[in-house]
Amino acid sequence: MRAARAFRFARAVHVSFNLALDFDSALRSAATAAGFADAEALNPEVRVSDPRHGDYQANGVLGYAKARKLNPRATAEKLVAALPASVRETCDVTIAGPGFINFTLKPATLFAWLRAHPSIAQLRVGAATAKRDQTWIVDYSSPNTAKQMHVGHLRSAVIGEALARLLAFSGAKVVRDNHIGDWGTQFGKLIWAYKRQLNTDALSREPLEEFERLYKVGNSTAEADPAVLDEARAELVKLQAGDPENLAIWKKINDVSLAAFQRIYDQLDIRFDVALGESFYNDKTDQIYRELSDLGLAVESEGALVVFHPEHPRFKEQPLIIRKRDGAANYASTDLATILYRFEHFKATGALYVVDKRQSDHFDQLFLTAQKWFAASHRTLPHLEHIDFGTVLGEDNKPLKTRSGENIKLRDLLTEAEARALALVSERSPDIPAEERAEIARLVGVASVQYADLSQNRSSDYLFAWDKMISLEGNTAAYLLYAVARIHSIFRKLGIDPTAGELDTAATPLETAEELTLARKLVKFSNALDSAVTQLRPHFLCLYLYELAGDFSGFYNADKVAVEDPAIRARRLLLCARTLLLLETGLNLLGLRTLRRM
RNA sequence: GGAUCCGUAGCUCAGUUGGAUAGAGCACUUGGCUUCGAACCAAGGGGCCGGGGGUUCGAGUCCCUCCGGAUCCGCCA
Repeated sequence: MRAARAFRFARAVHVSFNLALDFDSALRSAATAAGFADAEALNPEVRVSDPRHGDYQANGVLGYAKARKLNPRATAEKLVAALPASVRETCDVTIAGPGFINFTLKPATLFAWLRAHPSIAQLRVGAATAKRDQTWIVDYSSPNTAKQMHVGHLRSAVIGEALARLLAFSGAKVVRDNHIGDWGTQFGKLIWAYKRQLNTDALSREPLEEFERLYKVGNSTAEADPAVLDEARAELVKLQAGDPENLAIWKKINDVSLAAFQRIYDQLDIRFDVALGESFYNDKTDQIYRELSDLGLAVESEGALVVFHPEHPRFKEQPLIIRKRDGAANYASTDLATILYRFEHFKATGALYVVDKRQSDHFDQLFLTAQKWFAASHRTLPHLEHIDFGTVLGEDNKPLKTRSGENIKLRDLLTEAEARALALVSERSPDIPAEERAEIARLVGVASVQYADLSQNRSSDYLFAWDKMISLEGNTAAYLLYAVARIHSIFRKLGIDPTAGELDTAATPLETAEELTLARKLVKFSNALDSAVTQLRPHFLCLYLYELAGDFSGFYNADKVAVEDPAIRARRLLLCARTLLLLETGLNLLGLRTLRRM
């Protein structure tokens, strides 16, 4: 009887995807209802709270009262007294300390949230308001052709992919752009060597290694022989003038490179919408020189065309070089052309440049220049942001290299991750058939690499340690994937489909401490997503998923799911199903694949 | 020389426009599998948040200064 009443109540309560937003608007309207003089100035500052204090807390009253020389505690009391009745139905509200307002969700509210979000479709509806009607370009990976991707390329690819997925889930139209370096000065020497020294066997076997070898041949030969250097320069001039033969070689090098890159992207589950490299903007730089010169932004200096920023402490003397002394374009030229193209062609709200933080000077100069350029030409500048990230370091605290000092190839790194994962799977799950073990290892190996990268604040340098990465413990991919596999296992044993909507019909309200702790964590998915998206830092979502998996493990250990009592069993299955949904959704948003058995 | 970022437990790291007693993991100690996957869980010790000064109801967070580290600074990207 009690259970039935609670069930009806839960159904009647309206719950939003993001409960913090409900409390925010409730407090704002309470400020008006309470007759605050400048009620609209109150920013409630609702955030997820330490569980000791409740589920959410509002800190904004403190600042509001301080600015007006009011007693913060009394202000909070007035505000709480004026809260809409609906808030009282969903949670307990208390005032603590100098004027913190604490919200503790009632079990029925938790239950209602779980019922209201049975599938990814409902999560998407809730999440997709944040970036609705916006178009974002995510510029990431961006390797140079004719070279292999090395460990330095990992972070851009992994972080960029996660951000692209997070923005898309938040309702934005996302254009994933691989801004490949396909137009460098290296092509002169490369083409020179390609015409003379190409090993076709090697080309078909290991094309990138062959290109790298050819470049080295071209480079060393040109260094030794000035005549060769002139020939190589001539090859570059011919290419840039559109010589059919050189253009064909250039195209072949790029096509083969992209196909090789794609094998890495497949492993990482990355798919670009466009790959508009530097060559694409080759014919679009003259307009840049012209416009910036006409506007007086660009001036000649030491033979080059450059932009100074006189008001800036550093860029008044450190120019942005947009055309080299020899008349050729560089990456500043193409980057400016790229901004214009993204503005005109994609009508972009903004563009995110997922690039090493060592290039922050370049982007500061670039964005400052674009800002003045767009303002002077009466255009609206999209939001441009450099998504910087730190260097991958080895255990010696220096940039990660092989023992012989070479860059570690990304392909080798992923292969090694897979091998280590296979050793682990074979040790822990010897009963799984070898073929499936290999499949699991492929997934776990790559996921571990991705997750290790994403789980740390991207701006910090990142210490690469195999043992930490492939480890099963702590904040690692394997720990999260294990939780996913274990939940699948429960449903498999019981012969129930976790996505079936009828799980909760017999459920009674949550009771045990572990059930409630888990449910309280589940409803905060939206807040973790929000942190990750607004700050463009995936590690907030990683941390949440890790804590969620931890709360699930605690629940799993304390409360048996497959019990006789149908009501208890139903509500625990509901918790399992939602934990599974959020873990899988969250991991997929980070770019990871999940599995059912490991 | 100029500039940017960083310094939190033995190690690796979180700490969201300044908020409540600074949090995790690893390592260490102890306990838990005849019961849904122990690749798990529970409990414990461990901190002048680099030093000093300032701003205020409140500072790991903001300002100043010193010490230590990383990175960038004209035609590579």
